[in-house]
Amino acid sequence: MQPLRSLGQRAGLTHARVLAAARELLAESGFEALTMRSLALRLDVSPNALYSHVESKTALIDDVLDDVLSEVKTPESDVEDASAGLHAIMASTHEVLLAHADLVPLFLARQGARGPNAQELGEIVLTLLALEGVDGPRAREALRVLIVYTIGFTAFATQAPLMPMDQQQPSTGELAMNFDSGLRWLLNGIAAPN
Amino acid sequence: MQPLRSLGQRAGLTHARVLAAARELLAESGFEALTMRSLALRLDVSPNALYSHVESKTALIDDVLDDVLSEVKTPESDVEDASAGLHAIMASTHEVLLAHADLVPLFLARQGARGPNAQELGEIVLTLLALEGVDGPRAREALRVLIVYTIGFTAFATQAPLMPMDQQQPSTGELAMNFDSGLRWLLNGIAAPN
DNA sequence: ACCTGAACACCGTTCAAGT
DNA sequence: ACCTGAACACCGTTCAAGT
Repeated sequence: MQPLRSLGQRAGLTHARVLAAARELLAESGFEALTMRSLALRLDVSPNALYSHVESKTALIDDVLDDVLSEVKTPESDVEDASAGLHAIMASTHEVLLAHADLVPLFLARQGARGPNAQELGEIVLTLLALEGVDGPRAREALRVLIVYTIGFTAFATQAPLMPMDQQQPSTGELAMNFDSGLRWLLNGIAAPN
Repeated sequence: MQPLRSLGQRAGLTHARVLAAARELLAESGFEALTMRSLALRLDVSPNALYSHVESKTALIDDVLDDVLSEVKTPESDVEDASAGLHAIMASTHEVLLAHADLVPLFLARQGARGPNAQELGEIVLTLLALEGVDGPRAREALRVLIVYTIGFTAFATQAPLMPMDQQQPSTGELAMNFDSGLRWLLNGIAAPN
């Protein structure tokens, strides 16, 4: 049921409406169903009308990716335990990505998001690392490893069998524990003196 | 320079020739240039002729992915230091993937390869883990983490800026050291008693 | 069995024209 | 400024026909 439009009224497209429609389409039908044409159909405009509000499909996808990161829960700034804070923020990122599994291949194809939300999350992680005494190039190393691990794990956890020798697919709960194991290994390594 | 064909002679396509041509095209022009039509042009046949030797483009890509894994150097089976062996096999995988950067997005999109070479590599890693006293579900956890980390890191290391706060792109050497750092953290965690 | 020409059912994007 | 119809330059894949 499309919202009705009175005669002569403009479609009233905005960047925000296009973005919202894209996220709905992704959530309902996956990222293969997200075409400029299907998006236009849903918004009741012709395909090329989208280009008044979006530079390209790639730019739209970048906006969608950054948008979803706004859902990540960040720890309070007066956190007492930096290590627990790091665990929490990465675990929340993992949860958000899992909840939007269809987006994960796009994160990978685009090598993560690079919009304002991604930037803010990165800075929070760097702050927590500094509280642990990790800074400079070593902090950037740690951040890179944490991002790679979190996005990568989500990608492999969602969809499809992931290892050839997986006779039976691990359950969602098992995968969540698996994610936590690796994350702890990494955080221990990062916090270790050398 | 296409190999000349005498009049009346058949193209003589085989699965192997299609696969080789696909890898050449990938190496020369990247994976966006790999279309069934460009592949057909290179092989001097019509596009639909490929379907006599390949089930679909996806199946072809799966074959390419597994094929490249044959280049990974595996440690001798009489390895004395299991931990060093694990480091070596993952580092070699990393190198092979880096050398075929164009394939990495495909590995991610397909969640790793699942052909015979991928299977063999997985089993070697499990054997090395067993030598370290890690087996059962914990070994499968470890394997999953190692695969995710290695493919994920390569994906983020190749191409594009990867973090918003990267003022200047890290050099290839820095990224290689970064990969090693994270890998050591993981291997330490995996080997730790608990 | 293997290849061809032609076509089907799509894509993202651009362009000229309307309001 | 924003939208439309039409078109451009592609895709992967299928089908009927030839050898």
